[in-house]
Amino acid sequence: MNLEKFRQSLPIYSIRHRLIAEINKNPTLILLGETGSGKTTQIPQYIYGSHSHMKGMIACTQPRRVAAITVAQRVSQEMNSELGKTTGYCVRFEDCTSPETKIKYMTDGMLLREAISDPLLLRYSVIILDEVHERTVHTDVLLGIVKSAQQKRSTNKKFHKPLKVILMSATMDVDEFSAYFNKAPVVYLEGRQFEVDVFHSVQEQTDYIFSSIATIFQIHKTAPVNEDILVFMTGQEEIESTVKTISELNKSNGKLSPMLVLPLYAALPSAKQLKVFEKAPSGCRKVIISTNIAETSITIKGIKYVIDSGMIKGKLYTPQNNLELLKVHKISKSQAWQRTGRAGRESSGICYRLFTESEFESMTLNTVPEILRSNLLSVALQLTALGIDDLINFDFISKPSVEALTTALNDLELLGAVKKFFKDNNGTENPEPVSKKRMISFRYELTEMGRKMAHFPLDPKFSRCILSADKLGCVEEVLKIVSVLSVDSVFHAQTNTSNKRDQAEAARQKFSSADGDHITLLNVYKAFMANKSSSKEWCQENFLDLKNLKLAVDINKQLKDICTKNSIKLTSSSNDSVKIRMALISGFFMNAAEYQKENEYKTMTSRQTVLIHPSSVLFNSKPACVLFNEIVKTNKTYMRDVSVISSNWLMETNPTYFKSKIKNLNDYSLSNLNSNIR
DNA sequence: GAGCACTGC
Repeated sequence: MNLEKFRQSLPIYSIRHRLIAEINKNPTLILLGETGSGKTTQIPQYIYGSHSHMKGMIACTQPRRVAAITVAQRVSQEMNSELGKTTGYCVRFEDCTSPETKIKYMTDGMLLREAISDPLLLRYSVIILDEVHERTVHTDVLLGIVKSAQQKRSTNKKFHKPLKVILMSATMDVDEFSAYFNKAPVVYLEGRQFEVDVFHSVQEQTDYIFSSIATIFQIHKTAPVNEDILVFMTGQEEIESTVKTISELNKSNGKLSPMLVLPLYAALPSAKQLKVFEKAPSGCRKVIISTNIAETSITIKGIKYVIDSGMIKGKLYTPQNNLELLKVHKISKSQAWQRTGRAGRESSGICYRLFTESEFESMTLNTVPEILRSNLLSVALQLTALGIDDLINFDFISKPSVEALTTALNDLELLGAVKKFFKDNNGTENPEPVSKKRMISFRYELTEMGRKMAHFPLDPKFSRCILSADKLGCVEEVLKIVSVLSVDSVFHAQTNTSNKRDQAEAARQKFSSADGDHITLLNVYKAFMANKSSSKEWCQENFLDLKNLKLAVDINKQLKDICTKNSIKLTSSSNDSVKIRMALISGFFMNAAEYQKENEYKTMTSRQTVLIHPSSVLFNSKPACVLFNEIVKTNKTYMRDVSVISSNWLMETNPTYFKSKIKNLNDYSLSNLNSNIR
């Protein structure tokens, strides 16, 4: 079938005239399209065909890079034009557009970046936000920005062309979006999804791993061997052990046909990930045990059965102690349907839910938007940089708690990115509250420092480190450390055998620095750059992750460009590790901890008891004072990415902050604070 | 002596 015929065969094609009429009639339109409706590829083309006289571009945002790229490729084929001309895409590290580009597919994060220099998004006449139901932080923030840009452009018609907004969603619950956009009308688009029979457990399951295994064998014993199974579980460790158990059970049975059991999760090296796309040998059944990566990011053909544990490992945030943690919890109804749909891509399928029908009914309808489960430091800086000075009252589609927003703004103030102004009932502004009664409101203004920080695609804490490195003369080194910290671990996790673990440990020792993990990561980066010619083999020898190191190099290049554009010189302190750690303190001084006793530390800010993570090079040493990147909470509370510092440095970097902290310290900590590194 | 769902700028 040729491309034009294919386009005409899509269900959406027959209603294209009505769609265009609706789009022309309404400033905002919501399209509810099932999978396979063709909305992502067709809608921008229909608009282009009818609005080609308009000067601005049509943007179509996607939550994921691959989606933006592959859809743009497809559409440029359908339009029979070269990619990057009329149709292009723009993602981090890759801008495949030109002055003639009219349809621009991009990641939502990319449009957010553009908004910082162009809050009214004047380049665009139409903005399509796709997959809004996923409710990523980026999409949620964009909804607010796009709504405000649309209002401003419509009230200021003399100067600006109106902005057309289209939201595309895959879930039935679009009332919230419609209400947010002044009761925008909703158009339903028919999809092309095959039917999936759903079976619930009769009794509540206490052990979903056991139930998954039992269900897999129940299918394996009866169903044709060419029908593949996809199982949804929660994490790497659990998936690896389940893969092993199933393979061994099936082999030891002897009577059953062979099974190819494959793990799938994001941290899996890409070569192993690609195996899930290969066909199993004939007479062998393919079983994939996956995290939620197979819910949206990776689509596998030939899945006939889905087994859904009903569980997910996800991020939770508590503003009380400013901590993000990962926890296994129940999925939402919409996630359950998303997983179910993975069995009906090419033909009808079957989904076994390892929970009862009443358990399903008790699930929340939609997943809690990510913005309500996140630390908002980056979001707060970005929105302040966009000129929003009253974040507490910003029109979010889902409003984060005042506590979460206040925590973010306070931290930004501590980092020197914003300044707080109090307003009294006469309307006079004051940097200090004169009296509590008279101060009726406050607002935050971006500082010069904050303006520079907002240019970096980083956590503001990292951006602050770079700006301090500029003063201290160690920009090169800090950029390298920040780049490595921006990617997943560059050290390969070795869970297989203790022998392998020891080898990996020995390899790591080569880069190890007594100053801590930050300098160790700098050593890894430098060594990788020095050995680039044989990088693949070199990484294998040293148990390092090539993919993540390459990504760190790309990030480093991007950060260097941003530095150059902002007249930050790429200075180097060569081996002066003190300067580097001083720069790190300027962004992470809130993450300092003091040694107490028996390997225990107490954080200076929240007085939490924490330990050095066993993966740290400082695991067996007990420095009096350390700086850490993040806290991870598992059975115990650990600090990850730890460096030795002196408490005097903390006082030097931020005296006002630590003066107030010292008041709260007990005598033991005070004596510790005055001592240096042991 | 332990363990990191997933995106993205």
